[in-house]
Amino acid sequence: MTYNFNAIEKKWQDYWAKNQTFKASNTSDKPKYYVLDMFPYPSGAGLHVGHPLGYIASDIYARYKRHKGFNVLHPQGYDSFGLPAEQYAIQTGQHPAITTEANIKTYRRQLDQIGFSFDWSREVRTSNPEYYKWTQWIFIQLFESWYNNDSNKAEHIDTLVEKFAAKGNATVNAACDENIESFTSEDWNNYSSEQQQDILLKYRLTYLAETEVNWCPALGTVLANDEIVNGVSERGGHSVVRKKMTQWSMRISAYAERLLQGLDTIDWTDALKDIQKNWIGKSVGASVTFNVIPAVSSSAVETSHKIDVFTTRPDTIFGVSFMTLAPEHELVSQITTAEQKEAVEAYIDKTAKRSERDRMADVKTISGVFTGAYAEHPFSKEPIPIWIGDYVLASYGTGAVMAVPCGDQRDYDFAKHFDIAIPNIFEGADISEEAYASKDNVKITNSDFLNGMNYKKASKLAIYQLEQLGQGEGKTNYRLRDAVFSRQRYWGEPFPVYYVNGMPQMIDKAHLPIVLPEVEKYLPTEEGEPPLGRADVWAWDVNQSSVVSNQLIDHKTVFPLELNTMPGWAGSSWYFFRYMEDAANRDGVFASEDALKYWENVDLYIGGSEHATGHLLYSRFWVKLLKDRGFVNVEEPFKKLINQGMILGTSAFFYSIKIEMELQVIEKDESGKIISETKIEPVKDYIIEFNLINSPGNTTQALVYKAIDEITNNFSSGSSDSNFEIKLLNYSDGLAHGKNVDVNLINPSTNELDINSFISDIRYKDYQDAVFITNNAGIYKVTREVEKMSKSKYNVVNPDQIVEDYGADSLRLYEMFLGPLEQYKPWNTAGITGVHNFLKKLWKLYVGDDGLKVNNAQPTADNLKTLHKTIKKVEEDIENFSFNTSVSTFMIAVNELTAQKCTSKDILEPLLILISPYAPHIAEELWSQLGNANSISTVQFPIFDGSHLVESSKKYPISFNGKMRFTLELPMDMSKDDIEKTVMAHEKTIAQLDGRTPKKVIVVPGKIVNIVG
RNA sequence: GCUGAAGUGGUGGAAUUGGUAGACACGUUGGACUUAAAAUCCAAUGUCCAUUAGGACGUACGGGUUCAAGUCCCGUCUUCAGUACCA
Repeated sequence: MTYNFNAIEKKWQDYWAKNQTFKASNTSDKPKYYVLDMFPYPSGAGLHVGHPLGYIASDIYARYKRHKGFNVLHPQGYDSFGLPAEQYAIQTGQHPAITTEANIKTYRRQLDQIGFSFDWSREVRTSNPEYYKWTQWIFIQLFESWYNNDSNKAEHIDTLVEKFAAKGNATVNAACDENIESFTSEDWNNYSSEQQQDILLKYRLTYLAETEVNWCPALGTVLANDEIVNGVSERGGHSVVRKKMTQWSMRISAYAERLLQGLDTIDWTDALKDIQKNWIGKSVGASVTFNVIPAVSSSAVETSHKIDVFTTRPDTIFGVSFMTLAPEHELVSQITTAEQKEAVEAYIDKTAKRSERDRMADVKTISGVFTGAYAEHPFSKEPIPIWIGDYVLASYGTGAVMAVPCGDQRDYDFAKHFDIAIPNIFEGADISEEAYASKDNVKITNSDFLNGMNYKKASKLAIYQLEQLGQGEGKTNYRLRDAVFSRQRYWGEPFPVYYVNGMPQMIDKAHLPIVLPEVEKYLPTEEGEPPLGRADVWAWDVNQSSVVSNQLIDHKTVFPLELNTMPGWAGSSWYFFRYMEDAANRDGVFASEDALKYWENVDLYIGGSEHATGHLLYSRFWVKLLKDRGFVNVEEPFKKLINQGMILGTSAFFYSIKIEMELQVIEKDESGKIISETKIEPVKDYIIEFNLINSPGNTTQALVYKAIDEITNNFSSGSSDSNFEIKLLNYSDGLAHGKNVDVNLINPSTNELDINSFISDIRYKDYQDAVFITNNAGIYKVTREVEKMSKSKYNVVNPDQIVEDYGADSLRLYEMFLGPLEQYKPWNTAGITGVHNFLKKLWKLYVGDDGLKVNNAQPTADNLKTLHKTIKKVEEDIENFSFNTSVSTFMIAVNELTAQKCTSKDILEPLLILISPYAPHIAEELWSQLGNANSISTVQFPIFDGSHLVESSKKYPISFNGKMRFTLELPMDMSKDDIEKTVMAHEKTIAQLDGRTPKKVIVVPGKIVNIVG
């Protein structure tokens, strides 16, 4: 009986599906364990071998936990709203729902054939109305919440309205828009409904605001900061411009501190926590108010202006020698003097024209202009010139800085460039070349009451004194910006929002979901409205509580609906809760209280680190909101998180040289008389091995002559009576260009290109007539380079073929065997035979030519030793997510047991349990062949017994000056002195010492002997 | 620039607290079986010197600590990732 993996794998996949082996229960005596993968976006290309890496790891862990007696929830679903389906819809007119459905089918087939232990009964799809009903519901909760900084949590908006009605907004300490006018309770109660709604919007956790957004004209949508890479869109690489638009925003900044603090409570990698910490960007300092000195020449109506700045170095307040405002700062136009007006306006004009990207790319050019105005130093009362400069960002802090050139390099450079004074306030610091930016080991000087103090003391005192003056206070700033939540796309969640007099109104929960309307085209409208602007039935009738035709809009009972849709991260910010509820009980709730209480949060989450500042941050934000509002019990969604590394493709390149020539063909008869002269312009392609480029005989010139020879031959062989002479008039450079070639045309172990397949491949038809310049053996070897796996690079390896050729168990083992889970590593199919051979060896350990070999033989000491050392190592490895090393351990165990000719059931049965999380199909099959009626999946994990590993002797490495020379087997219980005596008396020791007397002999019992001297 | 991670044979990668560097696998070479191929099995395989015995070198580079360093410390270089005038 041979190892027929295809049949075995099919059999057990069917068995698991039929018996619902991996269906999780919401009631169990066992402890719970929730293992989650980042759910995939079902793209049209299907899975490639990189996708399952994390799924295999989490599956191993989930299966291991079942063996360890846990009630495991291990679900899977689809993040099925998204751009590619919509782009495809724009191109083909195909409804994205249809494309998505088809793609999901492919994904499901591919996932099923790898043998994952998913509980598919709990599948979710974010584009399913039954699902996005609750995404809309959560949006409403955000709308109906405000963040109370006093209680440090989100509360229902009603508690805010109560406060306003009772005391106005003076005592309210909330996360809200800047510059909200203060009002009394009387004011509030006298406001119109619209005025009240307008004010409340400034406090809600999701709000409409005119924001400057990243507009991508090519995609026709707004992009979040994390969807932009190097100034262009992450998807497609289109350019992005700044544009003002009214958009829904999420007040994530309200949670900045809790998002930061929460990181200490979760088990994530430091790398990932650092990314989030940097993104949140907390800086502690002070806000300082500078009064602008009224210009002498100004008229009597001159009002007194104040400039607020944020600084992390209040201790350096006496080092201020100028101030800089962002060119966009609102005060600029008001304080600029008449003399400077022209220069200032010209500068603002110039910077506005520079795109954000230019400004980012070009950080070295120092530019700015003096406004003519001066501010008064809060303590010294000295006048400080006010400049504008584009190194100050309008979007951070207050858009203004107090410049301390001696302590900040940018201020220093600016001061040097414009010849502004650089007063030194650091005792003993040398600031002749650069600013002294360190806070440590320096005392403040030339600073009045701060003299002699260090950073900490001086900062504290400066803040205290500013407070006394009413010109400042301690303040903390965060880099984290509120998240824009509107997308001008079709294939996303519609907002449950309609507009009355321009004010947004929420549709009652009872009428959700608001289902995506049909449109005839998926493009923005001619007026530039989002695609939903094309829908005919997209208005809200408040009497009927239903979506009705746009023609009925009368702004009395029928109102227009929101045209934007939600971004990709909406649906993924809470899906982990949806899995907790049985599909059968999902109707009335996003997840029942019992389910939420039982499963709490995700114990282990595996996914890519590229989601660090997107999905992983937004999910934490939404969970905190849901917790504050009492809908869930946990503060954090993902207790432990592991980032799997990417599997990279090994691209293959061929190099071609295109030579364009101008030739003069001179035909002569036998007497040498010229018959004809023609000019021809042949083009010749050479495909040349990389290391042969420009080698002797293959320079451009040599190739040209080669081509001419060939052409001459062609002419000559065509006619017997004429002679041809070919004159070279001109030729092109002939630079070698590397091009991707499909890796499927390459022999993976030799890198040899299959030339026949290549020239007959339609994709390479341009090279049909190309000449191959190969090595001596006539073999063309491609150049290989490791890159991200992608369709456009022709380096994608599809798991289907591997599963067919080697089986899912081989694929699972090989992906793990490739290296540490977190590491980025190239895929190379060549090595898969190794793990496949291992499975065949494993099979042969149990099944011989005549059937099952396993019997009830008494295990030998060696058998037990092999088994128990394997149990120990594998258990440690799984706990440490070191899956690659356990694959090696299995190989060693099988090699040893084969050598020991082990047939004992007492050994081979537990071994199957160890292997089953990794290679579940073969394990199930052999398990059943051993006579077990039930699935192996919940059998108890073997228990390690250290007594089998106790050794009576140890092979000691004997080192001389730290270099191992030979080994010596000695009893474990031998004393230190006896070891030394035995070793010193040994003939090899005497030979090594060659008469010398050792200075010292180090004996570490059970470890090593080292002889020095 | 800043922050983080990583550099080990021809290749992927092993190496508990410092204690036999290169486990396991791929590849390569040789051999067995076979008419042949595939499959399978056996052996060798870090580099260099040496007929052997054996020896020298060796974990990016340069130092250091130690009886002993891939592992700890200092400095340098390279690669990858994140971030980008954050006051």
